[in-house]
Amino acid sequence: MGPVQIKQILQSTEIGQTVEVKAWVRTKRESKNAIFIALNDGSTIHNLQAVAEPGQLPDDTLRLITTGSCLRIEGTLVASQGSGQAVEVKIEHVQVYGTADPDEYPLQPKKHSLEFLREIAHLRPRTNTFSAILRVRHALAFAVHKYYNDNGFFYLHTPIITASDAEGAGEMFRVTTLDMNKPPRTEDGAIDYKEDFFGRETNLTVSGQLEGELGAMALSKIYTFGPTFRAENSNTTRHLAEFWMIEPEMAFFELKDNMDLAEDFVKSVISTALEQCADDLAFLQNRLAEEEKNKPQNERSMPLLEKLKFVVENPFERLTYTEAIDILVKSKPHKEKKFQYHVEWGIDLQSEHERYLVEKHFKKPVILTNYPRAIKAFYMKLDEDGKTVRAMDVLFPGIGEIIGGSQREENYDILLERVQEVGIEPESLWWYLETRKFGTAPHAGFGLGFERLVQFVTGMGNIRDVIPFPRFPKSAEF
RNA sequence: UCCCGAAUAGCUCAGUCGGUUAGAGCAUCUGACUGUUAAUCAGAGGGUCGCUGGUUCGAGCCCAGCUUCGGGAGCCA
Repeated sequence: MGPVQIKQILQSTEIGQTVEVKAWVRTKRESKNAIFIALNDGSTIHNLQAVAEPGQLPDDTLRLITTGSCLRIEGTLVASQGSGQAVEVKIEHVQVYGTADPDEYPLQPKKHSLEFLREIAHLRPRTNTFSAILRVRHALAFAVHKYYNDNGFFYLHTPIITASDAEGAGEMFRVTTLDMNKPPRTEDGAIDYKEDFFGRETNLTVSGQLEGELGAMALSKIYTFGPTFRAENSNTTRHLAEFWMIEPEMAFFELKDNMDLAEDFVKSVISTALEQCADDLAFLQNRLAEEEKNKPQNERSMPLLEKLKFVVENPFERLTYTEAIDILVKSKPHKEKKFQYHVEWGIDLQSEHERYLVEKHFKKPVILTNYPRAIKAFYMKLDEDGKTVRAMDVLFPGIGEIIGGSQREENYDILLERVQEVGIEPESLWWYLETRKFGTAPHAGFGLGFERLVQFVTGMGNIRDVIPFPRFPKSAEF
C-alpha cells in the first residue's frame, strides 16, 4: 500500500534494489562531486540521504529542490560512503511534486522556538520535534486501546453532546442551532430552548463518566477515550479547551482496585512507548537537555528515558489526604512560612502543596486518597466516618494531577442526598440514579488526561505542544 | 480572570546615560571549497524597532493606554 516508507528503507539490507521514495526535503547540500538531499516522510525521526552527481539533474530541477519541497525520487539503494548512515539512495530520476520558496517557507534548517512553531501549527508537524511527539502520541493512544482490550474492557462510545449540566466538572460549550440574532422567546422573555434542535439546552461533554457508569453496570468493565470540552478561561501550560480523556469504569472495583488499575495502566502504556518509540524518545531527551542547558544544575530534570524507566520500575507512593496534610504541616516550607496558601485539614491542596509532596518529599508519583467530602464531587462514595470520600488523585512530577478518580457512591439514598446537597435537581439525573435502584453494585473509575500523559512521556512543558491543533481561549486558528 | 515579564531583520537575540547612518548569529541569495551530515569560508540583500498617544531640541530606549505572546496562580484532566 503506497510507497515504501523511509523507515523501512533505512532498515533494508537489500543493496542494489530499486527504490521509489516520496518525501519532503529537509536540507540540500551541493559539493563538487555529489549533491546530497536529506529526505523525511514522517515515518521515522531519521532522514534518508539521496545522492546525485553534479550535472546529473537539470539546473531547473535542482533549483526547485529546497528545504520544504516535496519530491518523488527513483533510485538504487547503495551502501553509504559517508559515515552518518548505513544506506542511501543513488538518484536516477527526480520529480518535484511541490516547491517551497525559501523566501516564504518559514521552516529553515535551524532551531525554531516552540512559541514560533505554535504560530505555524499547520507546518510544525514537519519538524523533528513535532513529528516525534506525534508518533509518541500515536503509540500511546494505541497502547491505551490495547491495554484495555487485553484486560477485558469494552470501548464504550459516550456522547459528545449532552443535556446534562449537572456534572459540575467545569464551564460548558453550548450546542445550539437557534439563530443567535433572533432566538425564539417564551412568554416571559427567556430564550425558548424547546425550539432548539434537541428541544432542550445542550452542551459539549465535560466528561463521559456518568454514561460510562451506565455501561459498567452492564458490561462490567468499560473505558471511554474521546474528546472532552471545557470552556474554562484557563491559560496555563496544562489546560486545553478541547482535550482527550480516557475514562475506565469498573463494576465490582473498590478504591484499592481502582488505584491498582491506574498504576498498572499508566506504567504499561509508558513501557510500550519506551519499547516502540526509542528513537523519538532519545531525540526528545536530547531536545530537553538542550533546552535546560542554561538552567542551574539543581533545576534540571532527570534525563527523559531515565525518568520514564524510574516511573515504570518503582511503586507509586500511596497515602491519604489526612496523611498528606500531616506531612505538609510538618514540612520545612510550612514551618518557614514559604507556602503561599495556608495548610490545614479541609483545604483543597494547591499546586505548591502537590509539588512539594511529589517533587521534594517523595520524589516519585503519588496517589492521594480519601479527600474531605466538601472538596470532591457528589458521586464519590462516602467513607464510614462520613467526613471523607473514596477519591484518588494521581500526581506526577512536573504535570500535577494526571488522574482523578474515585469509588462511586452506589447507595441510592446516600447518593440522592448528596445530589440534593450540592444543589442538583435529582430529576435531571433520573437515569443516573436508577442505576442505584436496579441492581446497584460497588464500582469505581477514573479519568486520565491524555495530553498530560503525552506531556509527561515526551518531556514537553506546554500542553499546547502535544496536541496537533490546540484549542484554548482566543485560539482556534487551525 | 489575576500577578509578573516580553515585543527590534524570515528566525533567535544584543542595543551603553535619551544623541548623528539600528547590530550580531542563523536562514536566504551569489561565489569559492568540500562524500557532505543543521557542511565550511567570503560577499550581498534584508528594518514602519507591536499599535496609539504623550514627554523632550531629539525616543528603539522615558511615561500612559491598547494588542499579542510567554511564565506563574486559580479552575482542572
